[in-house]
Amino acid sequence: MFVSTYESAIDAKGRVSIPAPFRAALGGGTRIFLWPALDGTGCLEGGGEALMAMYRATLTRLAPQSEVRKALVTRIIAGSADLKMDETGRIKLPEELCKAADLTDRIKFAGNIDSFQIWNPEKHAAYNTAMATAAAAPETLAAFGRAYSEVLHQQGAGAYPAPILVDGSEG
Amino acid sequence: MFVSTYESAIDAKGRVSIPAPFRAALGGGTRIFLWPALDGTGCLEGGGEALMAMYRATLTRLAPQSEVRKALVTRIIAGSADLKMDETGRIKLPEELCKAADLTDRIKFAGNIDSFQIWNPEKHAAYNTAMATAAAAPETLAAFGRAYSEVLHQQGAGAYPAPILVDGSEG
DNA sequence: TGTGTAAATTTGGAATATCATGGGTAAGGA
DNA sequence: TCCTTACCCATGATATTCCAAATTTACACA
Repeated sequence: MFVSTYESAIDAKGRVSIPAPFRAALGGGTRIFLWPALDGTGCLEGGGEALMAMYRATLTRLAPQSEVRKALVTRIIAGSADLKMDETGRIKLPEELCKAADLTDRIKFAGNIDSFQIWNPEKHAAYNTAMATAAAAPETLAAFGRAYSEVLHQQGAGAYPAPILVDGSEG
Repeated sequence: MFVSTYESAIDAKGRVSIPAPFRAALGGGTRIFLWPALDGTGCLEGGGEALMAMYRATLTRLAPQSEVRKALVTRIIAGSADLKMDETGRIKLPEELCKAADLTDRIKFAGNIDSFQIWNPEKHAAYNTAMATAAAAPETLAAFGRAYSEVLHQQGAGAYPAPILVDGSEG
């Protein structure tokens, strides 16, 4: 799992060190896929062969020739760079992707569970601030609580009660 | 798997270098099949022997003499060029296919999972733009998220809960 | 708790290999 | 004979690998 955030530098040749904990999360593989995030946040999304295998399985589940599938295949499959880490854990960021995500000298690697993101540091700071506000909203916390209760119930297999939450605001 | 997009040039003899990563995806085979894409986007679709074997199996599953089968056999089997890569990984694009896809001096190879596409660069740029817009649509992202959750559930074999997504917008 | 040592990681640069492309030559068909 | 095709080699550009220094991190010991 890709967790935490790390900063790294782009050298004169466009090379970047993948943070060691992320290399571990790649499970020893040296192949890395990178593409501009679908949601238009302006960052890059990336992962290893395991993630791409999951995406392949996901995309081939969508109806062939459907607009949705074609759009996603174009963005994720055709739109991704197929990179290989060198011995010291570096990749060369393609010029095109650097331009797409506005990456120049320093970048941020942000964990995203099964994938990771690559950010321009300033954009990442702004995104972080926005997300912090959103996370603090009562609806967000409530949704998290509901989902957590469901998982707890499912995994506990009876050890925990069903998620009929008692609303603290009542009574 | 055919991933990423590469640009290549058509030389004076009508030859084109297959990008090295695509040659790897062909699994060492030197035979390449090429035909105009069925969906009318104006690009060529291609693959190696593995893809053609899959298509053969698929087409022979369809009722013989059915209009559907005849149409597909005509387009994919009769309509495809059967090419052989030379020692340096090049093929000669047939005149007919170049005309069909409007290919002149430079072309784009776009990965398409089990096959690849060959595009006129300008047409590819336009297609890319359209697909980027479609991919960013909330319905598309939602469809992808649902499909991904299903794959996650299936592959996780119980480690993950069933994909009954909790809508964060509720409550 | 502080310090020294060892290990791992990041960084810079040079050597090497691979790849895309151009051109030449001979064989085969029209 | 002329044209196309298949096969061969050459080369510049690019990417990859290798080596080594600098920095950070982890660990043991005082």
